[in-house]
Formats: sequence, structure tokens, C-alpha cells
Amino acid sequence: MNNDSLANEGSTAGRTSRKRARTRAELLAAARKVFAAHGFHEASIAEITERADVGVGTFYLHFRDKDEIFATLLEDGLSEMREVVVSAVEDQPLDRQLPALLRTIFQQAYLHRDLFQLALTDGGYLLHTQAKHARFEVAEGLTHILSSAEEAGLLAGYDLPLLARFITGTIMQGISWWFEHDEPGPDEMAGRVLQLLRSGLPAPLLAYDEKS
Amino acid sequence: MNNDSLANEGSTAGRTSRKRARTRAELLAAARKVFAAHGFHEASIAEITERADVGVGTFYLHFRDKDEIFATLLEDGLSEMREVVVSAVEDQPLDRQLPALLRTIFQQAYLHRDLFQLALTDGGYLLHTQAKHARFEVAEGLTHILSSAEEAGLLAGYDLPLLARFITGTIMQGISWWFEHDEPGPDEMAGRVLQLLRSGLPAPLLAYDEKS
Amino acid sequence: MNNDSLANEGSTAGRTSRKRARTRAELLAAARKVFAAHGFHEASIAEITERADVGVGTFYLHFRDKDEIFATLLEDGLSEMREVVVSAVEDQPLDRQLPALLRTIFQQAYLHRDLFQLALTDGGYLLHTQAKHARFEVAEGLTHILSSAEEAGLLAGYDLPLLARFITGTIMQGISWWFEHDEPGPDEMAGRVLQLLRSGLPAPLLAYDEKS
Amino acid sequence: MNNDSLANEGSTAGRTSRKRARTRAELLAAARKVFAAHGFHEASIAEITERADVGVGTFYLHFRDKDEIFATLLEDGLSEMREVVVSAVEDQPLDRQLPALLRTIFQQAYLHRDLFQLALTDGGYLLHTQAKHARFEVAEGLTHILSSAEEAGLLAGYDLPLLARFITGTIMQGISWWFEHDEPGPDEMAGRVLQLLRSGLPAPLLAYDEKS
DNA sequence: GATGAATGAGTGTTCATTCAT
DNA sequence: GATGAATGAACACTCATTCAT
Repeated sequence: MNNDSLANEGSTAGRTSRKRARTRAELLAAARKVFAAHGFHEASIAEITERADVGVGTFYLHFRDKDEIFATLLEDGLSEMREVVVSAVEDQPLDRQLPALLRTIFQQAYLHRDLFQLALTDGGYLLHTQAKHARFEVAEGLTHILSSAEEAGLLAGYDLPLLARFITGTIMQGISWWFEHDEPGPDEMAGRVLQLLRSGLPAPLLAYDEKS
Repeated sequence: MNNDSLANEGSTAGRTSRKRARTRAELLAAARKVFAAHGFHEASIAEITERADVGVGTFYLHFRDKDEIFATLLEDGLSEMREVVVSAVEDQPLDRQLPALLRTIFQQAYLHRDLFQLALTDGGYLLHTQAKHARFEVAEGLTHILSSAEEAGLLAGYDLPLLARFITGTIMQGISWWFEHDEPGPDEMAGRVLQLLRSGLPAPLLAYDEKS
Repeated sequence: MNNDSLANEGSTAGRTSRKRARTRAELLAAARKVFAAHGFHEASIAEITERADVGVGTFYLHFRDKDEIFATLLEDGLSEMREVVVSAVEDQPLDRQLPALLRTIFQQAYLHRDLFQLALTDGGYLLHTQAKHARFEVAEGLTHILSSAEEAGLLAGYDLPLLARFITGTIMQGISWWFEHDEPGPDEMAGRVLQLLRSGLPAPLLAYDEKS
Repeated sequence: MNNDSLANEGSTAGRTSRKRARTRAELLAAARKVFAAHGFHEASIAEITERADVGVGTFYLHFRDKDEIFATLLEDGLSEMREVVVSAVEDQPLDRQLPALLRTIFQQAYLHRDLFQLALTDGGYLLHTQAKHARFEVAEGLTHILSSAEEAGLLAGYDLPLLARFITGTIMQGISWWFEHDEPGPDEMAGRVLQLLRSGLPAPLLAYDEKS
């Protein structure tokens, strides 16, 4: 009835939908805190709505159920991160992509530790139901870079999907280190991972002749 | 044939307690399946007892509560694995320890994939309550080996606890690869991890001057 | 007719909270019947909610648990009674207080026999948890009156707390008489107790030299 | 097969039945402690058998169910007391019977306070199911004495059954006084009740003119 | 007779979800 | 759109009682 497209000013529809969006945002913010505090299963809708200062029923006006808000929370956070990471990596020459990826992921993860704690601790729960998930996100980015490298003939002898997983595992453990410690910061963390990826472990630690 | 080992032969007490042990084992087996299928929170005692073909009450004759059977399940499985791994690693010269550790862990994990799925997916839940846990177990073994290496002056310039975590992450991702695929087998998996640890990634992938 | 007393008229909030109060009252009424019929321990929440014609969960919207509704039931009933008794006794000259107390207590108890059955039969259960309780209530009132009498020097030679208990016992048995009989009514009951308290038993029943 | 009548010596049957009786006695003793500690409803058969150091199943060889052992416990205790009281009262001249009854009951009750706590606290529970019960027991003895007095024309103007209940109430409160205090001892307690029964309360406490 | 492992009906309680207002 | 009282299926857990040994 009214022009509520771009820049929706004082129109009723505009005000309404702005209010609606604010409520939704409050719910998401509340959910983030509650999930972070208790984990997915112990979190209750009642606590979320209380914290968001809305009625219980309101929750269901914005999200189908508990799963959905959880998934949305992760999805929103991860897609924001994806954007940052992608723009930090693209346009880089191949030999700078992996370092940039690591550094950016660690920087983001450090900033959004609570989100990652959710993703890594309770995310498993949704693996059956919902697909996208921190680990997948990371592995995907890695696979993309590694594929380019492979096309350039740089990864002969490596099993690419496994390699992506291994590196993902390294990153994940780097991130979950922060669930318990605050040091070192993201840049040193990235440096440490690079150190391992660049040189591996000192040769005397790994005898060569194990029967393969 | 009659030799029922030391003392306690075919006596009533013996038969009874053997029956008791069998029931307990059936409960553990059922729980393993149920937890693997639904995860800790979605698993119900009723389903476990049904699958074990015993009454609900019987469960509580053997385990204090849901937490206890879950912890027992992990503990039993991990302690068995720990033994195997330890005996495969000890007495090896330092340069064989890491390769042996990797190969043995992967072999065990391949055999007990369901257990690891539990440990890695829901294990987090009990981290507060119960201490020992697959990742810790692995990280501990690694730390032990790496410490020896450090004392031998082989790891100058590495951050040892982080290094242990990184390698743990690699192993974990190797194992969780099997939640979705059956190939490659444990020996090749160990080989792939060794490949990465030995040489790192090809130099052209990692520019050296990454100070951006 | 429209005057819904101060503020809070036919507003939604008013209607809602009136409905809420009604549900609560229905639960209390149902609980009273169920407790009276089976006693505290044998009473089940399910039977209470069924009788109140509400869902099980509704119970917990109004009462924390079984203990709470039981305590509320007694507390509400007793405090109503306390008010009636207190206002019947206060402002009376000392020599009328005890008669007034007896008559009023018996009148109230006759009206709320079911409540007293609860208080006297199961009330013991909550003695540890909840303080106020029919017998205490009565003993307290008595003690108050007797104290005044003592200050007036009328009770030399009597052990006051014991005396209060003895009279309480007499009243309690008068009340529990009604659990099985409907006669005599409260006024005659009070008269009978007064008769005993006034004259005691005929002398020939109680030899004086009872040192045996 | 063997003479197991009077003085059953070393015969198998004799030994067996002596053993049986001992087990039964151990169960009763254990039950008394457990009921005293937790009350009827919170007491569990398991705790009783554990304390009696017999198997759970054994319980059901001696008692049909929880109700039965509880009733037996009271019955045994009360009937022992009844005997003592009866023999202390019978053959006394009428004017000594009530004093003797009071003194003996209080002496017994003081000795077996735990039993009375059960009878007065949880006994109510069994009122519907089982008849005999401390209060009845006492009221019965009283009624017997009072009947004799009435036949002797001493109680004209009193309502006999009510009178018996009133006195019972006084005794009960005297006994339950001991659930919380140890003083005064049984003889003084009996004296205090006699004091009240003999003289009633001082006249100035009870105005005479209330409309009857 | 004694045992104690097994039973399962029954309980209190929670919480995601609905819907009349 | 917003509310929050109401819902009831679902759950963990208990314990008196049975019965094969």
C-alpha cells in the first residue's frame, strides 16, 4: 500500500518492519548469550525470550524452532566471517593465499570465540540435521585454495581432500585452544600453524623406514 | 575344562555374578549403539534397556545414571586403547615413537569408530564433569613424546603445547573422516599424516614474507 | 457494576490475571479434595490436575512442587482461621478469652474439617520443612492467653507450656472426633471441653495420695 | 517327624524355627530404627533388610508387605505396653485406677518414645487400613475405667466417649512433648496431667455466663 | 529357607510449542 | 504483531515385589 522499498521512512509498514527486525536481532543476541552459557541442549527458549525481553510466543513469530535459531546464529556469524576471509584471500597470488587464510580465520575466530565454541561443541548435534557448519566452511575455503595449487601442479603426491581436513583440524585445535587460554593472539597462532605447515617436524623425530 | 581359574568355581555366587556381568555388558553394548545413533542428549534410557532386552529398573542396578554409563563407555574404550597404544610406543627409539603412535591410534580408532564418534561429538558435554576424554588422551600421549624430543634439544623454536594440539587436530580430522568414508584404511591414513608432518606443504604454497 | 475497584479495569492484563487466579484456585480446590482423600504421600499431581481439569504442566506454572501446594493449602486455611479467632478473642476480658477461643476454634474447625484432617494427619510430614502448622497455631494462641493469666498471678503452680500442650491435645481430639462423627456440633464441643477445664473430674476418681 | 513341641531342643525343626524367629526379630528391630529415622513413607524395604543383614527376598518370607511390618511393629509394642498397663491398673480401687493408668502409660511411652513417634506421626496413615493404634489403645483403657466410674454414678453430666477422647488428647500431647524435650520425666508429667484433671483451671480464667 | 538380580508401573518434573486474547 | 497461560508428551528415576537359583 505504501512505498516500503529502499529507505523505508515513517510509513507504518516501515516502522512495523523495522520494529520486527529489531525484535529478531534482540532474540538472536539473547540466544547467542544463552547458548554460549549453557550449550544448545541446556538452553531454554524461555530464558532466551526473557533475556530478549519479549513474550515466549514472540519467539515463534521469528523462528520455527530452537534448531532454526541456532542454525541462523551460526549461519549469520559464519557468513559474515566468510565474506571477510574471502575478500582477504581473493586477488592474492597463490603463495599468499594460505597465509592470508590462516591469519584471517584466526583473527575472526578470536573475535567471535563464543560463536566458535558453539559451533565446535554443540555443532556436532546439528551435523545430521543441518549441513553448514564451521568446520565445513573452513574445509571448503581450504579445498578451494588447494585445488588451485593442484591445478598448478604443486601438490602431486598429496591426497587433496585429506590434506584439507588435516589443516582444518589444525586450525580447529588452534581455535579451541582459546576456549581455555587467551594467549597467544591470532597472528602468532597463525604463525605457529604456518611454521608447522612450512617445515613439518624436525627429521630426527620421524624415522623414514617404517614399512609403508 | 572344570578349571574355572582360581577359586570361585561353578558356585551359585559365581553363576549369579556371571549373569550380572552379562547383563551389564548387554547394557553397555546397547548404550553404545543408542548413543551412536542419537547422541547423548537424544538417547533415552528406555531405548537402551529395550535394546538390551531388560527392564528399565535394571539399568539403575548397574549404573547410577545416564552420565555414568556414558562415561563408563568412553572410559572403558579409551583405557583399552590407551594400553594398546602405550605398549606399541614404549621401548621404541625416539624417531619411531611418533610414527608408531599415529599408526596405532588410527588402527584403534578405525576399529572403534562408533566410540570415537561419541567421544568427538558428545564428549564435550562431559568435559566439565569427567576429565579424561579422547582428545585429552591423544594430546597427552603426544605431549609425552614431544617432551622427550624437546629434552633432546630437537624442538627448539616450537611451542610444545600448541604443537601437540595441532597434531591432535590432524589426527581427529583423520578419524572423523571415517564417519563419512571408509577409505583410506588406517595405515594409509597414518602415512598421509606423516607425509604432512615430515615435509609440510610444498614451498611455493607459502610465501615467506607474510608480514602484510 | 463497571467499577472494578481501583485501576486495572477490563483490560487484557486484568482479564488474563483473573483467569490465572481462577486456575490457581481450581488447583487448590482440587488438591484439597485429593489430599483429603488419599493423604499427602498417596496423592498424585496427575490426579490433582485431572480433577482441576487442567494439563499437568499447568500445575507447575502455579506451584513449585507438591510440597508447596500442600503448604499453601494449610497456610491459607490456617491464616484465614487465625484471623477469625484472633478477632473473636482480642478485646475480650481475660475470663472470656479462653471460652471464646475454644468456641471459635471449634466453629472454624467444624467448617473446615477436611483441612484439619490434612493438618493433623499429614501435617507432621512438613514439620521439618515448614514451620506453621495447626497444632502450633493453636498452642500459640493458648500460650498467649495463658501468659496474660500468669502475669495476673492466676497460674501459680502450673507449668505453662505443658498446660498449653494439654489443652491443645484436648482440642485436637475434639476436632478429630469429627473425622468420624458429626455430632455434637462445635458449640456443645466447646462446652464439653470447658466443663472439663472448669471442674476437672469428680474427686472420687482421683485419690490424692497417689505416691505409690 | 520329630518332637518339636515344648522345649524344642537340638531337633532340625527346632533349630530352623529358632533361626527363623531370630531373622524375624532382626527385621523388626531394623524396621523400627529405619521407620524412626525416616518415617513410614520414606523408609525403604531395602534399607531395612540391609540393616538386618538379610536378603531383600527374605523380608517377604516374614511379612506380606511394608504395611504389615509396620502394623506388627506397633501392635507388638503396644500389646506389650497394654499388658504392663493393664496389670498396673487392675485390682486397684477405682480412685487409684486413673492415676495408675496415667503414670504407667507415661512411663512406658517415655521408654519407647521412638515407637510412639511412629504411632503418632505416621500412624495416621494406617488409620484407614489398620485399626489398632496407640490412640485407640489409650482411649480404650480410659473408656473402660470411665465406664466403671459411670456405673458407680460418678460421671453424671459428662459425655463419656468425648471425655475419654479429651483425656487421650492430653496424654498424647504429653507424650509428643518428649519428641522435642526430655524434661520433665514421666512421673512429673503424669502429675501435671492429674493436676489439670483434678482441679481444672483456676476459676477466674473461665467466666461462667457464656450462653450455653 | 535364603538370596538378590530383575522387574515395570508409577511418580514428579520439564519445556518446546500452541493459541485465545 | 505480541503475549504468556496452558498444554501434554516425554523423560529420568524409584522401589515394592517376584522368582529362578
